[in-house]
Amino acid sequence: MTEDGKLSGDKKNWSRELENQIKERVNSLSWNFSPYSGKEIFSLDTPPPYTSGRPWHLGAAAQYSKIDIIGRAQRMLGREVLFPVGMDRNGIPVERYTEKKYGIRMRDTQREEFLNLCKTSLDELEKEMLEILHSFGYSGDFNNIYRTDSPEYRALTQSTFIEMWERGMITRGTRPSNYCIDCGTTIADAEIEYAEIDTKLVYFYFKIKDSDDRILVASTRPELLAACSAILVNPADERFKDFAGKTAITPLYNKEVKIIPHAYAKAEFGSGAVMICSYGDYNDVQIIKELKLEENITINTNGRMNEKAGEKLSGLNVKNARTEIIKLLQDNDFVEKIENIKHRTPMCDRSKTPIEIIPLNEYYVKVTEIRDKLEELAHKLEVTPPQHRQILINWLKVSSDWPISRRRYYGTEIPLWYCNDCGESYVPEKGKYYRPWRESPPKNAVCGKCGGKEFTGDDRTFDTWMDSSVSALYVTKYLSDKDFHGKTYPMTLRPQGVDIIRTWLNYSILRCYLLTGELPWKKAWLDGMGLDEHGEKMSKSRGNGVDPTTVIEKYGADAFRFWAASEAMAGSNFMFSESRLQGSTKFLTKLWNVARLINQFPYRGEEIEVTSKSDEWIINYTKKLVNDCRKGYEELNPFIPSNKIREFLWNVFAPHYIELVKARAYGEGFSGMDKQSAVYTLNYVLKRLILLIAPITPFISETLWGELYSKEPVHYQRMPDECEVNMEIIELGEKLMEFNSKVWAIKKEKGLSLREGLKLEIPPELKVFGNDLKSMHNLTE
RNA sequence: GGGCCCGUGGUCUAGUGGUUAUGACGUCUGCUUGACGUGCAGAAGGUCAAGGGUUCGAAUCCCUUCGGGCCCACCA
Repeated sequence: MTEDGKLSGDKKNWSRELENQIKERVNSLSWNFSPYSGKEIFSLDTPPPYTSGRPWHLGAAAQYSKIDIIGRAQRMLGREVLFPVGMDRNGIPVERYTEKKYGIRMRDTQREEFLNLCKTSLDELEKEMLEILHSFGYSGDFNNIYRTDSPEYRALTQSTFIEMWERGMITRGTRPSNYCIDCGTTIADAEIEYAEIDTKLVYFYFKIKDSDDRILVASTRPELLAACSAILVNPADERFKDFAGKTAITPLYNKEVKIIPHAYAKAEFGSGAVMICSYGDYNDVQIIKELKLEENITINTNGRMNEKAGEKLSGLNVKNARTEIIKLLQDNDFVEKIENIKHRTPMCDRSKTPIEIIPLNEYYVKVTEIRDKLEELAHKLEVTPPQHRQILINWLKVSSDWPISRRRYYGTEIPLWYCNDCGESYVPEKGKYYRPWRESPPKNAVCGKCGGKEFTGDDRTFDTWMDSSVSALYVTKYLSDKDFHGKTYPMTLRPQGVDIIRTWLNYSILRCYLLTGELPWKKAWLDGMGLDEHGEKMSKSRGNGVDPTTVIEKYGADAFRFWAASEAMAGSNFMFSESRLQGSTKFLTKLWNVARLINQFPYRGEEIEVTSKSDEWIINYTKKLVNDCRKGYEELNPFIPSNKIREFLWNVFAPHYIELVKARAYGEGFSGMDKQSAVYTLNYVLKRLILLIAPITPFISETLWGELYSKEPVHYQRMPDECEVNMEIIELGEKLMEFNSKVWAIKKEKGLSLREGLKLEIPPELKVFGNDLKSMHNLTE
């Protein structure tokens, strides 16, 4: 019981003020992880949030809340929990943020200076990010925050690259690459998204060499005409059978190209004849490779047409070049017609601009040759919910080698130098952080091929997924502590959203498998996405992202967390709704008031045998609740405990049991033994309720626990043990509740207040609850 | 075109073979009831997308259709 007999100043409801009073205490609890405690280890490879200035929307905060519930529950289930907090700080988003913030352009700024500005931005953004995490009571290990741009982390990224290099898992080559003009770098397939864009399909004629005939070609990329190396027609297409094998002359450029029969050309699309250019799309890449056609690149990496595109187009950007060439073709009577179509265009997911396919020399992780193995691993990994496994499998089936070099500044540097004499790569030793764009290679570096001693550093960085894909290795001290790593790897769980399956999940499996020969974790927990009130995916570009900070400030962290837990099954998409969030504040107030009542009847004694059937009933019901909640927590599904607890508290415990024993608890007309039994039982139930709900709503739980039961934090307690349940009495309890409803309905019908007396026979089977029932309804028989 | 998921009262959501289908929000009616009006009690509202099949019995299993979402492929 509280000192003055009143719960927190006798406030009638759980509020933001009460939450703020306890916040500091709960957030400052520490969790020291030791792999040597002897307890079963439960480790989480949680997503290091991207500190990029991308506002964190509510869906992300809800997801992290659920992850935190999983972590807290595992502690209370008696596991040794490794729950690291990381900050993902590399890559393009922060560079863009910095450019915007300071009104500068990365490539016009001195690299060192630009990096410093990025760092300043990151430190500010990280501070905000940490505040948000604290605002909803995230309980990861804030004493050991890891940052993917720290020298230690980057040393790991580089070391693992070197290791892969030495083992022949990296390849280098000039391949047609997804090139984002806006970002000025190659990007991976996984970083591409598609958009339906209005495009003109231009039908225009090529002359046939030594003939008056013409062949009609349809293209959405006429500006690539100078890069055209062939025209394909379907072998079965009657319209073109006379043209097959002949040579056509490109309009305007007057270049000779072969007309080749090939199944890729579909008679029903466009004019039936397609021009192959380097490179309009992925099909061009395939066809040019297959037919060994000439490559003729007309777009520079700055996004402008080069001199090969001809005088009229040279220097124009792609969009203007397209307009210009259409005009030229029209002026010279080559155009038959122009159709407006929707075209699915590959876009860079960072800059939202169309990508170009340009051959560039890049480094790749060899994926293609181990694809089958990856698929096997994907089947071996436990996935919850299991249906999401398919997203990974689908992606693995089509994924190809992963380009990992980026022509950017703020990222982990590629740790390579090149011999000035012969160009051979110089690979340094593992374990250190290297910055080849500004540092000389290690002393005494000698070219392994020609013996040269002069080197030039690579000035590129890695794809940021090269960093984040080894988070499981970093937090288990792969390089720094063999013993620790041995105890903690593979980790227990990778919790993340379905949106980054093809990147983070996929690349983590790939990288960790290549390095350790094992999956990085036993299980992956794949959560759905946050949707707005209309069921649309929240995103920055749609402008419908809800700011979690204002919501949490308004309703409180516990209400927010309870909402996140109870809104949808883990793995399903969840829709944000303010009214439903209000519903969870109501629930917390209900819990608060139940505790306020029970606080009047403190119980500090030993366990006792209860004297009443009502007490026996609710104790068994509580045991069943304990079992259900434990199961839900073990299944990593906060939806189950949150809803089970809400239903029990609101629909069983408060309206039926509490009403049943009120008189007995106040001690009117009952023996001291009976009173004690009621008081004991009320506390038995409440104590367990607080323990069960503590992972979900840490603040109200700690407040109640601290004021009612113990100064030792609830979060350091164990969950109640699983127990045997007497199901017979629970079934009898169902009849009891039905009877209560019946009495209430009769009184309502007769216009009686609930306290007024009523003459009614108690059914024989319910006679065991006799005295409680009589006092509850004021019954006379 | 291929794969996966989903379709339950106005809205959202449980329920994967067994009596009158769960809960929340909303709606309506009544209520100072020894904690809670952010409450209490009661009520209305569902052919469990449609059709067929399996079964003694189907929201639940199977098939078909329709509708929605996601992923992949194709898109000159």
